[in-house]
Amino acid sequence: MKSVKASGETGDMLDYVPFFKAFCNSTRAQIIEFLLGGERCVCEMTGPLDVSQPLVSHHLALLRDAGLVRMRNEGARTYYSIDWERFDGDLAGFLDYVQRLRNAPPAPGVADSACAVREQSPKELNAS
Amino acid sequence: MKSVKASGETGDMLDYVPFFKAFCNSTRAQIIEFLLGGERCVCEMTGPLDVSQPLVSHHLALLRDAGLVRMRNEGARTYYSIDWERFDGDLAGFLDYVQRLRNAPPAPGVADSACAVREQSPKELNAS
DNA sequence: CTTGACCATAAACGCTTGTCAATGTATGGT
DNA sequence: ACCATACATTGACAAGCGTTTATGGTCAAG
Repeated sequence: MKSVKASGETGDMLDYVPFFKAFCNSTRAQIIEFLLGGERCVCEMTGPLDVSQPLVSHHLALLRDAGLVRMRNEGARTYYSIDWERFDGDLAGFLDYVQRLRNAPPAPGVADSACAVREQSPKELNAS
Repeated sequence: MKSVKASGETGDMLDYVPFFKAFCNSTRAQIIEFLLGGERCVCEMTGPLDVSQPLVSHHLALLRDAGLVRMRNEGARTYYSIDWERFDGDLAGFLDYVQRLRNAPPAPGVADSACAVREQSPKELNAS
């Protein structure tokens, strides 16, 4: 429920901040890159990524809390995978939102706002 | 060379981290949301966004350094706008990159790596 | 030239975040 | 029962980041 409304109407840009926070860190980005190839367990990443196991575990916990990855426990191993429903949903919602604002006719309230909107007269706007 | 190569071949996920860092902060996200509607000057944002002018200026400088927005000086005003070439380029490159890794046949080196790849024998893999 | 609006920069502070080291738990093999 | 592997969690520390405050510089108008 948190991510994106199913039908049209997406929220504002703030709704996507948690999603993008997943990609704005080098370690997380590499982890996600790894998971894009499919399901992986933790010990598969510590090697190639050259980061400590607790660090991988920590970032995976963040991604899990953000709802971007899912966890599966099998014996001693813990397998992580990308939650594609959430991933695609947020991404599509974001793209759709950008497209909509981009194609917005002129601009919401530019003509009569313009800077001195606070408590100043917009004279230079009419003058120019 | 830094952002995205024009033809196919995109770099790794790390190349997109600077791009996503622009969206992972609430204030910046709102600024970008504002700029999606078209070119705006600084004083147009301080009001609706309810943030101080130096703060807007600071984040705009970050976005500018990241190459995501462009600056235009007109009299006392400074107008900012999104660099769509860069925006679309990074976004398309990212989407393409995700798609490619997602459709990668089985998985690069999973079959013979699997955890104890360090200095351990992968017996349980053959056994199971 | 002075005033006021517009904007950028610098310094300082507090908080979040990333990272490491150590510890704890569970599973599986011997 | 013992040990090794796999993983999570905790606490502590450092670094980065966001925000505020203060200051200076530029432009237009009077």
